[in-house]
Amino acid sequence: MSDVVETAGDIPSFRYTAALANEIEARWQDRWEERGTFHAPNPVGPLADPDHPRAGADKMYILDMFPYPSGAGLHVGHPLGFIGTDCYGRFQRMAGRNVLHAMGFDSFGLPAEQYAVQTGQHPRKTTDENITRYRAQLRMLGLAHDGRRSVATTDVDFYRWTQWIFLQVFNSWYDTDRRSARPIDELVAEFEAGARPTPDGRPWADLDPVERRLIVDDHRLAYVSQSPVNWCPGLGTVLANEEVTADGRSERGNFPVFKRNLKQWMMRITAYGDRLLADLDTLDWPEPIKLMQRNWIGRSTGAHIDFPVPGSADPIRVFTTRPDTVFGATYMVLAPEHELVDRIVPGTWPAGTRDAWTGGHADPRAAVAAYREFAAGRSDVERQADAKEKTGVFTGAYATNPVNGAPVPVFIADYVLAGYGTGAIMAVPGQDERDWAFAEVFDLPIIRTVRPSDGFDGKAYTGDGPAINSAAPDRGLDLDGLGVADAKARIIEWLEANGHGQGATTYRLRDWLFSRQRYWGEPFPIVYDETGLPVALPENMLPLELPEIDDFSPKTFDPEAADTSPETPLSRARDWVEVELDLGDGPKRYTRETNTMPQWAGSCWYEMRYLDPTNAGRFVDPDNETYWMGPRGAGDCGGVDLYVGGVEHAVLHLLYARFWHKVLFDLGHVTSFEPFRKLFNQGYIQAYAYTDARGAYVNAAEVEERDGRWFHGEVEVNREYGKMGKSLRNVVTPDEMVEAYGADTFRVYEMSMGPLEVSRPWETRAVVGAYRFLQRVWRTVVDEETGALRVVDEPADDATRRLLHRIVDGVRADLTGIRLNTAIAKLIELTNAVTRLPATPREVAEPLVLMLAPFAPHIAEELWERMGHPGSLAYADFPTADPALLVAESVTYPVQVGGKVRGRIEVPADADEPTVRAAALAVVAEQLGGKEPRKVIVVKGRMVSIVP
RNA sequence: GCCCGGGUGGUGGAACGGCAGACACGGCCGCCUUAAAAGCGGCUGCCGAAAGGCGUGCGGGUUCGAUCCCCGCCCCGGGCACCA
Repeated sequence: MSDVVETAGDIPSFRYTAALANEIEARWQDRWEERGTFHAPNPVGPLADPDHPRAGADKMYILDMFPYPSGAGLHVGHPLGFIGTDCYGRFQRMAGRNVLHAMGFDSFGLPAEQYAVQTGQHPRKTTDENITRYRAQLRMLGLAHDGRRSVATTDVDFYRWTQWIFLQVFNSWYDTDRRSARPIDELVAEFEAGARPTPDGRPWADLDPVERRLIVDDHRLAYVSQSPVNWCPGLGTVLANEEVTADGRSERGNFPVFKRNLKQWMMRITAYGDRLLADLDTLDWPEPIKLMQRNWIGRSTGAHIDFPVPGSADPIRVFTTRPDTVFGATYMVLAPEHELVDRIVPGTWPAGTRDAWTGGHADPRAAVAAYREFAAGRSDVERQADAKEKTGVFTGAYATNPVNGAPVPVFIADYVLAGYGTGAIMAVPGQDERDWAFAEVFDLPIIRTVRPSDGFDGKAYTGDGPAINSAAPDRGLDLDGLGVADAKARIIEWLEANGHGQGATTYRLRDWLFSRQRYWGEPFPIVYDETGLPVALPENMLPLELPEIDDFSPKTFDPEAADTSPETPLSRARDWVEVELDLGDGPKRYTRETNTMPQWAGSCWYEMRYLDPTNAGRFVDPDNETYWMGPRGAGDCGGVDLYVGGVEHAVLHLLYARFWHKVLFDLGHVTSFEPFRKLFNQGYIQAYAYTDARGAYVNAAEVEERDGRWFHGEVEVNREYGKMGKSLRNVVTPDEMVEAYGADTFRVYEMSMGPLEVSRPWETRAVVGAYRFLQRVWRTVVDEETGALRVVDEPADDATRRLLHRIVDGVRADLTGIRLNTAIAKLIELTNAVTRLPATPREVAEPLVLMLAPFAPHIAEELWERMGHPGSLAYADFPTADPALLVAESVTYPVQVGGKVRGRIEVPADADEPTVRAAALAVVAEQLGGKEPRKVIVVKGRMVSIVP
C-alpha cells in the first residue's frame, strides 16, 4: 500500500504527508509514554498521585471488551471500538474528568492450545508473543491507555485472583430468604443450631461427616454435579449451553454435541435468575441486548401441580404456565432421565395398554430402557431436526388428576427436557400444539378446556377464551366461563387450599457448566480427599500454577461417538495430580482437580483488576473499587461508566460477569451490584471478498470495478460481503494504513465512516478523504512551503467567529453522545471555512486543534506545540461555546404553501410573529392569488406554513 | 414459527415532526504541470432544454407539514426455537 509516491522537490517541504505523520506520531507516542501522560490517579495504593491534575476529580471509567490475542494479529476491523473509546475518553479528560482507560488480554483459550498441540510449543510462549505483537499494533494507533494497568488473564498474578474468586463462590450458598449469597460457614452454623432442617429431617448431630459434607456441597454456588451435560467428542470437552449452536453443534469446530450424564463443575447462576432479570432495569444498555438476556433467563410464571401415582410415595410434580387447563390433562410426560421413572414403572403392561404405546416391547421396563437408549444416542441435531415428529413410550404407570381423580397415563418422551421446570409435564393436547402432535401419534384423548371465539378447527387452541369442561362441583372447583387469567388465579387458589400445588415461577436459564477438559485455562484450586469429595485449597496456597506437561491436547474421539468420556490433559501430570498437602489437619494425600476453568472466567472480573493491577493482597482495594465503580447514589447500580464491545457477547460474557459481580457484591467485596452501568455495542467493519468461477478467493486488493462488474485481471469475479479474514483474502491491516497515511488519518477515517454502533464496509480508497482533511488542518496552522506559522493574533471576522461557536457547541454535544462521525463532519466544515481565509486567526485555530485532539491526537499535539504551548494538550480544557454567539442575528424562514416551499424570507432573529407573518404572506402573494389564506402557522425560528 | 433491528443519491452516511441528501468517497469540468501523480477550485438525487415536476422499500392514515408517529404489506440483517 505504499503507492503514495513522494519525490523530493515535487511536494512542499512542510506538507503533512504520511512520512511526516509517522514522524510526529512516533515522537508523541514516545513522549506520552515517557511522561506517563495517560496515567490515571487512584485514591489509594501505588497508583495514587495526589499531585496529578485530575486527582480526586469526577471520574470516568471507560472499558473495551478486551481482545483474545490471536496469532493473526489485528486487521482494520478490530480497533474500531478501541478508537471510539479513545476519542470519547480523550474528550472526557479534556472536559475535566479523571479518565481510566486501559487494555488487557483475554489470553486463555483454545487457539493457543491447538497451536501448541500442533507444534509442541508451549501455549504460554505463543500467547506471550501474540500479546507483544498486539501491544505494538495498538500502541501505533496512539490510544491513551494507562499502560501500568494492562493485564492478561494468563498472568499468574491475575489468575491467582480468578482462583480466589472461584473459592469465594465455592465457599458460598444462596439464601433464598435474604435473596443473597452468604458464606458457607453461616449455613453450617444454621444446621448446627438446628435453625435449618436437614433435607431428610434427621438432626445434624446424627449425621456422619460425609453426610454433612454432601448436604453442604449441595448448597454451594460452585458444585460438582452428575447431570446431563453437552459432551462434544470431536473436541474432547464438554461445553456450556451457551456454547452449543441452535442446531446442536459446537460453536467452535461445528462438531455434534450429545447430552451425557457426566461429573462436572457447575455454577449456580440460576439462584440469581430473578436478580439478573430485575436488575436489567437499572442498566443503561441497548434494549435489544436487555431483551436477549431476558429471553435467555426466560422467566415464566404458572404453577406446580402434584399428580399422585397410586402405589408410589412421591407424586409427579409438573410445572405448567397453564394451570387453568388442568381438566384437559389427558396424559403426562416425564423426561427420559427423570429420576421418578424407575420407581413408577410396573413389571407388566397394565390391562388395556394399546400396542402403539409399548414400542413393541414385552414389558414396560424393556420399553423404557430401549427408549432411553434411543434418546441418549440422538444428538441434539437429530432431535431438533425431528422436532415435529413426536417419539415416546408408555411407562405402564398411571397418575391421578388431582382436580377430578381421572387416571392419566404416564409417558416418557424427549420433547420434555430434564433441565426445564420439573422435567415433567401434564399434557393438554387441546391447548398445546406439541401435546396435540404427541396425542395424534399415540391416539390419546383430547379434551377442550377453552372455547375459541371462532370455533374449533382441528388443532390446539392456545388463545384466550372462556373455560369449558372445567368443573368438579363435588370438590368445590368450577372454572367454566372464566377467562384464562381469571381461571389461572382461581385454580392456583384451589390447588394451594387443597395441598395439590402452588403458584410457581421457573426459569429457562440453567446452571452454568464451568469445567473444561483443556490445558490452557485456570486450574481449579480444588483437591479431593479419600472420600472423593472436593476440598478447597486455602488462600495461602494460591496461585495454583499450571503444571508443565508435554502433551497439551485433551483426548478427542470420533465426533459421532456419543458414548465416550472426557480425559483431561492435566490428568497426565501424575506428580502434580497426586499430592500430599497439609490443609490444617496434618499432611494427607489428595488428588487434584484436573479440569480447568472456561475462557469466560477471567473476563468475569478483569474490569476490576485494571483498577488495582499490582495489589498483592486483594483482587482490588475497596477504596479504589468504590471510587471507580461505586454507585453514584441510592438505587444506582454502579459499575463501569462506558463498556464498548460487540453484540456477540450479549448473553455469554455479559451474563456470566454480572453473576460473578453479584456474588462478590453479596459477600461485601464490591460496592457496585452491576459491573457495567452503560453498554454500547459497536458495529463491525465488514469487507468485500471476491471469488472466481471455481469459487476460490482472489486477492481483494487486486480486484477492479468496471461498469458495476468486478474483475481480477481479465477474469470476472463474484463479489461477497462479510467478514475480513485471511482465508477470504481481503484482510487490510492497520499497519498498512498507518504506513500509507499515518495513524491519525486511519483513526479519523474509521470514526467518520458512520455511527459507531453500525456495521459498514471497509473501503480503502475512501481513506484519502480523512487524509486530505488533516492536510487542510495542517495548512491552516503551518505554511507548507516555509514551515512558518500561519496563525495570526488578529480577531476573526464575525461570521467565522459565529461559525466556530456553532461548531464548538455541536462537536461537544456529538462527543457527549458518542456521535463521532457527525462531530468529524462539523470539524471538516469549520476547517473548510478557515482554509479559505488568507491567515488563520488564533481564536479559531486553537479551538479547532483542541477539538481535533480526541480524533487525531498526534497532529493536534504537534500543532498545539507549534502554536506555542509546551507540554501536552491532553489536559487542556475542551472548548466551550459562547451562548451569545449561538443566536443568529437574522433568520431565514422557508415559507410553505400547501406543504411546499414557495419562497423564503429573511428577518431579524428577534422579529415578532406578526412581522414574520406579514413578510411571509408578502413573499408568496402570487401563489395565494389575492385570496385570504385559511390558516397561517408560524414556527418561531423555523418556518412559516400557509394553508391556502 | 416467535422476538428484535433496519431499508434515504453511484457508495458510506446527515437531518429536536419543520428547506431531504450535512460531511466524505467516487464521477465530471477546470487550475497548476512539458507530462503524470499529488494538491487546489467548481458541479454532481432523478426526469426535463428550461419552467417545472418527482423523490427517503410498497400501500394507506394522522398532521398546516412525515425519512421521523400509527396501521397493513415486501425485502435485508440479527437473536431464539419441543422451555410446558
